[in-house]
Amino acid sequence: MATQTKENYLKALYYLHQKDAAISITNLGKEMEVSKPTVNDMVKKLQVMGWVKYEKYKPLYLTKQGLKQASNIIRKHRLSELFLSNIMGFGWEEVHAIAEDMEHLKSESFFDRVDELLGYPKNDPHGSPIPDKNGKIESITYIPLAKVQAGKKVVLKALRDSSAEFIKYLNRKEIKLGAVLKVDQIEPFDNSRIVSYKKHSKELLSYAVCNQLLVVEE
Amino acid sequence: MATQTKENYLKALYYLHQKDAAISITNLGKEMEVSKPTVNDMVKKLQVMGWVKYEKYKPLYLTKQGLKQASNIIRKHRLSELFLSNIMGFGWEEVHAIAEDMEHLKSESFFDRVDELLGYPKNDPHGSPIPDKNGKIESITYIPLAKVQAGKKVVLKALRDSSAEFIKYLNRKEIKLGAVLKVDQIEPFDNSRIVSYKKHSKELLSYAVCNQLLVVEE
DNA sequence: ATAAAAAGTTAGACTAGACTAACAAAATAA
DNA sequence: TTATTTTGTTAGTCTAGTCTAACTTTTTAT
Repeated sequence: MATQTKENYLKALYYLHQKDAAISITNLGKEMEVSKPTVNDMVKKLQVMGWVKYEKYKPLYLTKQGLKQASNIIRKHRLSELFLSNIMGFGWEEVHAIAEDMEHLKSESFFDRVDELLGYPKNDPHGSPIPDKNGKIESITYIPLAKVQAGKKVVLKALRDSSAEFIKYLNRKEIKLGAVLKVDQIEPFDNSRIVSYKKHSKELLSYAVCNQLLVVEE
Repeated sequence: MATQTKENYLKALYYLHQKDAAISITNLGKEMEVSKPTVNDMVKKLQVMGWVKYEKYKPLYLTKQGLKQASNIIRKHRLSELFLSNIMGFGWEEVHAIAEDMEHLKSESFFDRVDELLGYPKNDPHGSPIPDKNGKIESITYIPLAKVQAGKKVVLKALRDSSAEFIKYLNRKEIKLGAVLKVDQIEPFDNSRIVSYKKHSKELLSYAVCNQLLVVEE
């Protein structure tokens, strides 16, 4: 298995992989906050482990095996966050930092048990999907309302920002999880959206707000 | 703070310290399963951190600060074990290995919360005391029945071995936690003990068994 | 009291993970 | 298309933690 450091590289690679842009040494270096030569060395090691493919001056990518390893760490991270929040009662601010450490616990059965205690969740409360033990993502990946086209009807599933202020804002607008939102119009100038839901019609939501609302098409 | 490796050295030092024999390089090397030069180097580093005092060829010892650090790791280990067992439902066999990893989680608030969820326990189920955040041990340290002199009356508080077989054995003998045991006689040849309790008088307990029964004087 | 055994030390080497300085290759812009 | 910028590589160094081989000091046993 990987050391903690290698696990962190895999995690970083997973995020870059998801954005499905080509992954460069510089890229990865920025994500990991280390110098380019350090990345260069590490990539060689990860290649020996069979987790990445890399040729000089070319973009690098995760192998099947590497992706599986990476997914497992993401899984551990997200299960940890949910566990700390739902079972141990930590606030969302605190949860990420502790999970950053917890995700490196080696015991697979520990995380299986956490998964069980949480009822096999498919998404973390930020809307990010939780991969299963084989790296498979069963749930729909939520998209921000800001990416939804005019005319579509969507259901609000999760929030990217769970700050108290944001929730208060949503309360004032009477928007809650599960709400069905219809995008009536998109203002091309500032990308704000005019939406209708329940008793509200033609409510204006700024682009910034729309970016925080994670939805699925109805 | 200490790296994981240094934390493990501190933990080993704590155990050796408790046995209150002089701590030697060789000693610590055996406990940690590393070579003597490795210990030698590490002891110098631990001294720089202010956790041990050491002079060439002399026995080494934990400083106040070192003891505090060490206690905190022991605390984290024992709280982890109890948590894994009582809250997460793991069996005693599995618990130790996971706790070995969990004890290195850096978040103090995580362990404070665990402590709270467990109701501020004073001892782990093997009878070992759980130090508080300042390294203070509030509970009585239990001793094995095998170390109790003839004539004394003691109360059974915990078991060093919690295997199903051992518990069945105790059930047959009608010995349970809280039982008041009087040591009538010690057989000098094999160190077995003849004890009386409740409706039983003059029951013979082997030295091996006595070693597993953790008691306090009445 | 001295020889043998045990304990401790020094020196040198290795791996993992990181750095800087200097240089080379590729991409981009003029 | 050449010059400039960006990206990647090499070489050398550093710390943490580990090792073995060889040597020294201390302890123990005869």
